[in-house]
Amino acid sequence: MELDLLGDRQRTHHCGELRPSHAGQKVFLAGWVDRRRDLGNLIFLDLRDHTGIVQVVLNPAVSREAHDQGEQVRGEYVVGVEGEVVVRKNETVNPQISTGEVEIQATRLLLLNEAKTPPFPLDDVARTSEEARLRYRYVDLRRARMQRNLRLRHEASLVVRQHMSEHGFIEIETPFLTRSTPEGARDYLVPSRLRPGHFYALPQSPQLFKQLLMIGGFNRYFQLVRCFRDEDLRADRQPEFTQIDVEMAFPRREELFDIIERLMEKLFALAGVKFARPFPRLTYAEAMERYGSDKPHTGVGLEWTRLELPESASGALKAAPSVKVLRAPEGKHFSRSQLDKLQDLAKASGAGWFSYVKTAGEGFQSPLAKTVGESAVASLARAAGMTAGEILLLIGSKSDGPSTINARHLDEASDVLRRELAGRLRPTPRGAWNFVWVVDFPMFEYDEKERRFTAMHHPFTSPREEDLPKLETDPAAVKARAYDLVLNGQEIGGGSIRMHRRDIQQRVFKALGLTGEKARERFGFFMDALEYGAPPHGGIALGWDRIIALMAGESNIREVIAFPKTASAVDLMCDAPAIVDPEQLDELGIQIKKD
RNA sequence: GGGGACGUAGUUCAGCUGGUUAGAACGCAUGCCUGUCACGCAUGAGGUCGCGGGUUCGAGUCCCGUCGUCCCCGCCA
Repeated sequence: MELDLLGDRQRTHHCGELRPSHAGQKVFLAGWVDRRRDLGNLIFLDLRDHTGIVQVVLNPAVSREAHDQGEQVRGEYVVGVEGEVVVRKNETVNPQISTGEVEIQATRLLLLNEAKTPPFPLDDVARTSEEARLRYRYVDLRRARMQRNLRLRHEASLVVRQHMSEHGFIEIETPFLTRSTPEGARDYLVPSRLRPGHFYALPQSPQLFKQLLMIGGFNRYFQLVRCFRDEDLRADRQPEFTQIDVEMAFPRREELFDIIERLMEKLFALAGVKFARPFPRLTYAEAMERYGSDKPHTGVGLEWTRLELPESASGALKAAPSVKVLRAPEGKHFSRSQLDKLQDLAKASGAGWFSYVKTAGEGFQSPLAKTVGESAVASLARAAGMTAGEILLLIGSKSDGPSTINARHLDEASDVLRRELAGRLRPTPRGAWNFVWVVDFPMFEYDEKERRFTAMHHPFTSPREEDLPKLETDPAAVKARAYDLVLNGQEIGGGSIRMHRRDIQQRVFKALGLTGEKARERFGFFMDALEYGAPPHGGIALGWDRIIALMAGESNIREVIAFPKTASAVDLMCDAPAIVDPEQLDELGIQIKKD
């Protein structure tokens, strides 16, 4: 097929912008053939570009040559169209597209490139396997959904830069080739050619650099930055992902929260979403007690409360006197088998026992009645404040074993049950945007496998000042000045006020089991920096891909990333990772182990 | 590392209890068609049933292994 050259021609308009007001204008358009309708002596082309679709008419009475060219054209061919904008007759208007009142009478059709038949349909309704979409991502990106999502992402990044700049934050780039640090996620490593046997690590986040920028006197920093973590993937986790990284000197937590809340307000306005500020605050302890989760979907309702069992009941049930109870509506819809399933879920996630009370007419019905009697059940139901039609779920912890672990399992069970109920009773409310700040996280959690404390947030998070004395005596009780931002049950950001004093940083390292020597080896440069006038500072990092996905109504962050990887961290399009030439390995002094 | 789902035409899928030549829709090709817009009509091409092994007279179907994709747990400060 003979192709035409674009030459010096320039588009006069884009497809999606043509309106009756353009009638009579001579235009030159270019784009892809979305569809061809060949009626024999009359051919219609739907011409598509990034702005939309416009209908082109190839009429031999207007141009025999253009019509002849049109016969060769197929879907996804790249063409240029010279012609005139004409208003369509009333009966031929297409109200489904924005340009439906006009069409282009083509005087010339340039064939700029041919195209193989696409590997899958490009219309937005057709479902296609993600595997095919990722393999031919460059084709998939032409689809309206990806065009829409990536444009939204661009608009959102403009909002971020504008907003942060208005609040005195400046964007500074930090290195991608840096050094591996212990703690946290597995690093992606990059071998050094100039120092064989040595490796750079790609940053899990620019944590230390942004703190060093504060020490460097920049006052306020932000960055839309790529981060890398070599861990197993999920729908909301990619091996490389983007954060809005934020840090400020002399921070007041409430000011930071306000800046971020206003940012969220502006961002979600792009998606036409409004919500109230300030966002509610919830301590970690409260969140665990009421929802069993440190990232609760607060919009669902369904909160757990504590109920003290009457002494007689506690004895008869051989249960802890304090149980968690949850009142759910529409109790009559819970069949015996569904309740059995809830019981299985509760037990599987570590609850010691599970029971329920249903309302039945004036009274109550419960398997507990057999053990403790009708009247005890009734008083229990009244104590929980049950009203007609509700069902009351009760869970208690195991009575043997370490009580802290049992308590954690009970929280876990309350989270699992609550999410199960939410899924059944109140599928995520549409149009509800439930932001919540979760604050006062524990500083450390105990790692059973490694038999030591690890930082719950990260090892640069400052403990609350009043907890400093407990660093050595009772690490488990130390609360951190850390916070998470949660939206509809998803963690979309987290941060903390950092340590700016070397002495405290050293005590925290010690609590983490990092000996002086090891700390010096890994973090020596940073410990030194703390000694040269480090100001109080703190910040936050927000999960950019997750935020865009929520704004775009996508449940998978791959839908808002141009070239994402699969769940096994493979790029299906370019087939990465891949084997490299032996010479390349040789230069790096690397030998692959055979097993 | 563990669990679950899936893998059949270019795409999305059907294919029952193992049985003759593996189907549908869309797409694609060819022809006809001057007002279509998911154009229509007619004809046609298109299959390593992911891959390897096994059971069987016979495997898309059953078994074992393996690869790939998706979801979840562990993991991800």
